[in-house]
Parts: sequence; C-alpha cells; structure tokens
Amino acid sequence: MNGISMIQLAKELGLSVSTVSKALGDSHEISASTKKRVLELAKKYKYKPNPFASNLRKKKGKQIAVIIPDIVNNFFALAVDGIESVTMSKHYDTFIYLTHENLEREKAVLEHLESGLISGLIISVSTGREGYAHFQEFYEATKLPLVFFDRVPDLLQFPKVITNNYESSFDATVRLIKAGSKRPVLITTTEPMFTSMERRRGYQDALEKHGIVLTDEMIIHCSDDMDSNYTILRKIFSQKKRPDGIFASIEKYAITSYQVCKDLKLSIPKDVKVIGMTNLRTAALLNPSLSTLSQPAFDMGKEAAGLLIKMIEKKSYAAANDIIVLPNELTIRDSI
Amino acid sequence: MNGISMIQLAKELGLSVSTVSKALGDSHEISASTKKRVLELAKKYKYKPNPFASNLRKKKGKQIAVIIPDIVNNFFALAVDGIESVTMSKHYDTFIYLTHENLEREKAVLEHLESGLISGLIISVSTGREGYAHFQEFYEATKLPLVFFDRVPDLLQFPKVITNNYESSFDATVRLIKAGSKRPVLITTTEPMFTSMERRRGYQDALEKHGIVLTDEMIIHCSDDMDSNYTILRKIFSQKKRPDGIFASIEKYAITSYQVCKDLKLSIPKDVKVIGMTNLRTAALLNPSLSTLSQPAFDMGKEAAGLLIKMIEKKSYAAANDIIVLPNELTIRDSI
DNA sequence: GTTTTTTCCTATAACGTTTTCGTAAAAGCC
DNA sequence: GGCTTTTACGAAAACGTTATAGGAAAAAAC
Repeated sequence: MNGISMIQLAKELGLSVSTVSKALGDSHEISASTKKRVLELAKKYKYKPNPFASNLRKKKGKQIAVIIPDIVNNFFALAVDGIESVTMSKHYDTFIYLTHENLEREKAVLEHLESGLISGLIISVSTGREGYAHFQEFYEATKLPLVFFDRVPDLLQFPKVITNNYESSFDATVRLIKAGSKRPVLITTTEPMFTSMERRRGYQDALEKHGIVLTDEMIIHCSDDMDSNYTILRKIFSQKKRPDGIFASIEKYAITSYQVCKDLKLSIPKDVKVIGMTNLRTAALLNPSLSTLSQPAFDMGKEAAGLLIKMIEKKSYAAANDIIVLPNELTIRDSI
Repeated sequence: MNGISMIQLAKELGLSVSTVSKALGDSHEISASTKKRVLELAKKYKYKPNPFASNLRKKKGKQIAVIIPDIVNNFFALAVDGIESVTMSKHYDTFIYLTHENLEREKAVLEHLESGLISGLIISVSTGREGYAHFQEFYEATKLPLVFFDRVPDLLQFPKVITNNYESSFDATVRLIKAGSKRPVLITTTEPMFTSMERRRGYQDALEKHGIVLTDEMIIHCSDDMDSNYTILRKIFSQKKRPDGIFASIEKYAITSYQVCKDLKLSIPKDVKVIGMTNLRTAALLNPSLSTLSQPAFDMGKEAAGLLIKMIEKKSYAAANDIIVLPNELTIRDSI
C-alpha cells in the first residue's frame, strides 16, 4: 500500500517498467549489470511486488485454502500444522475455513472460492456420502487442483491422503476382544463418511473373525453435539446388559465415553475397556490412561500440501486418483 | 478463472462495463430496471467479481491474517475458531501463519505481509519484550490496522484483547495456599512475555499477602521443548525439599507437571497440588481431574476480529490504545 | 419555451504487474 | 564489409475491476 511500486523503481533507474519486471524475475533477457542495479534499488526501498496486480496479470497466485470441519480438535489442528509447515516453506499463503460439520457452510465456502482467490484447495469433508456434488461443481467451474485428506469423498476421483482405517480398526477391535471384551461396541457418526465406513468394516470383520455376533445395538451413532451424545451413551451404559468394550472412532466420543463411565462409576478397564481414535496429547494422563488409535495428522497435512503444491506448479501432474495411505498408530495403555 | 467477467456480462446486456459495475454495486446512479437485468444475468452465469482486480483497483481487500505461535494448543485453536466465526460472517478471508515461538519466523511473516496482501492483522506474539520493533515497523510501512490478543506487546500502543491475568493468577495462587500448599511454585516461560509477567505478579502478590517468602527456586522457567521441560521439572520434584504446589501458567507445563508427578509417584493433590492455566477439554478427565484457570479463548478471538474489522471498515476509529479485558475462569477440581 | 436540475448511462483512466512483440546495437560469421 | 544472429532493452497491451468526469435525455422549474 504505502510501499514503492515498480514504476517508481523504473523511473529512478532510468529504465522501463518491463525491464525492471524482467530483472526482478531474473529473466535471461536482462544483463547481469542491470539486474544488479535493479535488485539493489529494490532492496534499498524494500520493494514488494503487489500481489493483486501480479495475480491478476498471471491469473494465479500463491494462495491456497484449507477447509476443515473443526480446528478445536487435535487431529485437524495437527493437520493444519503440517499443511502450514509446507506452505510456509514454499512461500504460499494459507486461508482457513471452518465448516463446523455444516454442509451449507461448506457449500458457501466453495462457492465463494470460485471467485479465483486461490490456486488450490485442501479439504476434509464435513458430511456424508450424499453431499459430494459441490466438490465436482467447484472443480468443473475452476479446474483448480484440490486434495482431500482423512475425510475424503470416496466416490469422486481426486487425489487423497488417508490412513489405513480398515486395517487399524480391525487391529484395535481385536485388541479389545483379546483383552477380554465379549461385546465391544463401536461408537461412530450418524453421517455416513468414508472414514467411518472403513473403520466400521474393520470393526465388523474383527468381530466376525472372533465369532462375535454383531447386533444393531452394538453400533452406536453419535452426532457433533456433545450433550446429546452424553445422553445417548449414558442411557446405553445404564442398561443392565451394557457393553463391556468401546471402540470410539472419533476423538470427542472417547472423551464422552470416559465422562459417562466416570459418572456411572463404571471402572475402566475392569467394567469397560476403551480404545479411542484420537490424537489427544493428554491421552496418557487420563484416568486411566487411554489406549489410542492415533492418526499421523501432521504428516497427513504435510503430504496433502505437498501434493497440492506439486499439482499447482505442475512439476508433476498428480494423477487424479493419486491416493496416499499413511498408517495409524495403536498405543495400548491402561484402558484395556 | 474459468468464470465469466464483467466485460462479458456488459456485452451480452448491451451495457457498458461501468454501468454493470455500478449496478452490481447497487449504485444510485443506476435505474432499478437495469439493476434487475444485470443482477439476473450475473446470477444466471454465477458471476463472481475477480478479487485481484477488485483489490488492485480499490487498494484493499477483504482478507486478514492471523499470526499465532501454535495451533496445536487448545487456547489458540479456540481463538482461531472465534476469529473465524466473525470473519466468516463478515465475508472476510482469513490467512493463518504459525510462528512456533520463533521470532525470525514472525519477522519473516510480517515482512511478507508488507506486500499489502491483507487489510488487517491479528497477532499473538511469539516472544519476549525485546522483540517488538518489527510490529512498529510493519505498522509504519503499511498503516494497516492490527490487533493483538493474549500475548500482547505491552510497550506498544495498539488495540489489544487480554484477560485479567494478574487478578486471576492471584486468585488461583490463593486457592493453592488455602488448599494447604506451603510452598507453591510458578512454572513460567523463559521468554519474558507480558502475560507471564502479569501472571507472575499475581502469583507473587498472593504469596506476599499470605506471608510466604518467595525464593528464586520457586519460579521455574520452562521453554517450548517438552523434553527439556520434563527434565527440568523431574529434577526439581526429585529433590528432598520439593514443592508442594504448582501453578502452571502455560497449558503444556500443566501436562508435563502431571507426567512428572505420575512418573515420580507423587500423589496429586496429597503431595502436590496443581492448578493449570489451560483450556484443555480433557482437564476434567485427567487423573486426578485438573483444576484449571482457563481463558475465554473463543471470545478473545471474536473480540479481536470484531475490533479489527471495525477498524478496517472505519465504522469506528478504534483508539490505538483500545484494550478489551475479559475474565479468566477458575475451575476447582480434584487436583488441589 | 427556455433554463435548470435530475436521472441514467458511457468513455476513459487508473490500479501494478507480466508478457508479447519489436528493434536498436553489439557480436559473430564468411 | 555485408550478412545474420544474439543481446538487451522498451512500447504497449492485457488482466478485470472501480472511480472520475462528462453528457444526452428526461423531468422539473420558472
């Protein structure tokens, strides 16, 4: 705003604007001596190219956006940290948009971004499998590269960064069973997301392999509303024939599970064994320490951002169905 | 990018570009009927103004930046949530930059933003009191509004959103003493930040008021490195004459304190009473549940963003020394 | 019926870059 | 020395807006 422009640089140097522009861009058309003169004056005046002018002319910029459901969640916070570590080093600017699991908000953000403000997009979707059209539309309208991570639209052909949800959920469930749980339940979302489906498959197959019959009540659906989740879980665990194991497939469900057990005076792991899918730093400090299946959140963000920037810069044409799979990590503590 | 431009709209409508621009801007110079025609066609083609062109011409845009030390920290995550809730509703875009407590990185971001990419800035500083010059320089160079929150540069005249650190730290310390701690220590940062100084003052005055003599060892300095913090604390609590109370003035220090006590088999609250300054959602689920002094993080973000946007839109010229003080909340649980 | 005002629109010049094209001068070639 | 090629720069257009100034037609005022 207050800064100096190329025009003023050119004037002071007795050069044309185009020469200055090329010099700053290190073009081969400009002699070494002129480049030096230009660079020096630019430095002296702390010249910074106006990004709007530059983006307008080049029809693209070094800005990307991240759309996630929630930042107050260690997983997404870590993912953003990973993303930012890459964008920072590649000199990109990162917009952040939070959908709070709200499909309308997600749509609104996407529509807003059709203006061309950004050159690429990283998303973790906020809803179930029915709501994917807006991503496709965004892509058709803008042809911008977009990368999904964790919560990905399985039905669409886009680059994705995910984890081995099926295998690791299978393993986690097996550990619950081996620890003595006869009837472990799965706590999952109402929204049919890809990640949840995969985790559920892993859970189911583990039960089946160990000869445990899956009944409807064993899959507990929770929402984004902590209070109603508490009510649901409390009711279930107040029953006489209550579950003796929990695989909480979402961070906040693990917390609520603990709360319910605490309030109902159910002993973990004696009465109920718990494994939570979470990246909580305090997992080891909970009472008792929580066994976790944690996601490589930071690395997922890093991979996603790396992939996106590669696509933007067309250094490598990432295949539309490029899928990076990272492993989850199972940490057994005192809760099973 | 792929979208339609004003020029094409104008052509199809048989109008001039300026007319279309004014119609879209709801100018009084344009008749209602023309406005209607323009709006309709714009809607039909999903016209979105090119933000670069618009920003370039207007010399400002609807983008702001948030610079914070760390997103993997409930406090800052909540603050960003609060900020985003405002920017979203006011149709601003929010850049995010993480400094990881690194002064050089903070300076680099600020310098980068001097390009004029944004119209305003929200910051929580990453360092001590000696490193404030770059903020002043940024302001001189850009004259952009900036708002600080929580970790504010007390020596500079800028709008700030803070909490009653002194009073609430005083209260927290008093609670520790009343709970029976004869020699409560303060765990604080090595960096002399404003917030820490205030908390320390509160701690000191509480001791003094209760006739407890403050010695140097009672103020424990920790850094951003979890491992070295662990070592420091473990050493102190292994001593024979170890402290019997902790006021952890930073979230991560509370966690490390718990870890150390657990590993040293010190009972909380019998051997050591703890109050942590934190926004951890899991505080109540820790072993034992942690008494916390928590900050109104979300609201701080909201206030900061509200203030910033007001300044940007000049609806009210926020005074340079506008300071909003929100109260911290003390929640006593089983750790004291 | 003339003048003044209002209404509604257009032409044009910005905003600060990048890029394409053109062209002198210098260098290379025989 | 005449020719081509290369080097190093400049002029001008373009990117898609917004703001300023101006002007024709319609309405209002006398």
